[in-house]
Amino acid sequence: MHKQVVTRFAPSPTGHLHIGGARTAIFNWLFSRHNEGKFILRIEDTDTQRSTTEYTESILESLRWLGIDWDEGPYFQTKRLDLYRAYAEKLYHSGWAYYCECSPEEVERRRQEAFARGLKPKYDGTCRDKGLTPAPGRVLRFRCPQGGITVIRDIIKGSLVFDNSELDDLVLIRSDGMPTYNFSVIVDDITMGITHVIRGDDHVNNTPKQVLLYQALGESVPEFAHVPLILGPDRKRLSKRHGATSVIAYRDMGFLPEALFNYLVRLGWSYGDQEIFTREELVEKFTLEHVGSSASIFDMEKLRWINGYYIRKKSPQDLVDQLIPFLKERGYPERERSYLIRAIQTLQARCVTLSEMADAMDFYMVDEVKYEPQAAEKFLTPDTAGFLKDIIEAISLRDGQFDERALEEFFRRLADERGVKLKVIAQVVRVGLTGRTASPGLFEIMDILGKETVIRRLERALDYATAFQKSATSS
RNA sequence: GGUCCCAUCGUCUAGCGGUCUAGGAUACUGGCCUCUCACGCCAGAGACACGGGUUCGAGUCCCGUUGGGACUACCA
Repeated sequence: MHKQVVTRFAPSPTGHLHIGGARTAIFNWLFSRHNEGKFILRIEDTDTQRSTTEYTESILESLRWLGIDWDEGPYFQTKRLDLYRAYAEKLYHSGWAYYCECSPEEVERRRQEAFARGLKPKYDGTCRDKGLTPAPGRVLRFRCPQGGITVIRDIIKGSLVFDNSELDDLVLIRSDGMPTYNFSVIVDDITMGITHVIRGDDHVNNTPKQVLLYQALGESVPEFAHVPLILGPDRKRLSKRHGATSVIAYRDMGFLPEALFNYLVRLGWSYGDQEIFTREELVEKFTLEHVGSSASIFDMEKLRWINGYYIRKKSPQDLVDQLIPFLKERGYPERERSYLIRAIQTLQARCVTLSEMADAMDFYMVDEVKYEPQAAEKFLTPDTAGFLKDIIEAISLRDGQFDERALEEFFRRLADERGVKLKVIAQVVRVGLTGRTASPGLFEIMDILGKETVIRRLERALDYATAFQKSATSS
């Protein structure tokens, strides 16, 4: 019989949700879901200087966007201060902690000095045996065992051995009464019944201190799983200077949540050769055993591929709601939903992000298409003016269906009659209709745009080509 | 500096002593498809960091070297 699995994600609201944080959130969520356990959200806001409610909101929003839900919380550490004090008291009375009156500046000075002499820059124990009592301005320090070793069992890394002499008499309660990270985490993890601590690699060195704290408190130690960090292309810890690092930023760039989710899971975790997973599959298949032990580099190109995959895969009906904000952002006039859906269909295989799709969609949205200079120069010229004229005429005179199939037939016959390849006509018309040399299929575009719009645009293109002719001859 | 971690194609990874002349994905190159661009399909190029062991046999186990990274706060 097993204890119910309880995991947690505990960000501090000092910034937007980071890609790396998102991945550890995902791993925790997946692990608890896989084991039918509980997933708790906790906000570590004891750094009152840097924590803001805006960031808290942003983090929650990012989590929701990714489809990560939590069973409890969000808990806020600043609302649990009594709890930390109670545990601190316990440690103080049992002799595991002592008060220290050294000023931060003094401690820092001695630290620098020790470092300069090539020694371990840890607290030198000045107040360790002074028997100081609580008083304003004093911090509470942990009386760290000076000898022996601490072994931590890590699901990903195996056994890690630390020499206690390497450890510090860390501060538990700051002079302002706030608990420090290493202390608040363990009392939270104890009181919330966390069974598995899944977190970033950057916490391994904190772990022995925390284990010692668990032991001093007489509490049992949870399982640990330290997941390797995500690095930038320069192999340094991913940070702002590598570009966008927040999940909000990726959302705003037009990435789909399922794509980012899929990509992040696969970064550092694998299941044979499989690349694409549904959320359900992930819940079913995710285990910590398949998490790799080396750091991985964030690869935008692969994220883009996965995003493109999901864009192609999704129904245009689903896509349209997500796309609309991007269309608004561009100031396009409003269009019927059904019109947008048809337009999206033609662009799904051609766009990687929603943002790119919104850009590529301009000719569906705005009647006065902008001609790409290169395109206009090559295809809207005196040579093609006559051509355009014929086409406009032919289309105008034409009765009957104005749909993709009929149009293709019509254009093929037209090309045949003129004794040219279809592509010769197609490119001219394409530029006239879209302003570009690359676009969705010509006939599906015409079908969607409709006869009147097509004629209007081609006439404008003809004008342009004619004007081109004039300016070419007059100069 | 100290402590800890890591090391398979550029990148993400499969590999858990023999089935590896190392597989997949992405990116790249070429071809096919084709009204353009994509998508799709086919093909190509591309890796076990190095040195010692252990073993009948090592990408896989051990040690060392080198190279990377994290941590070293009254931040989390």
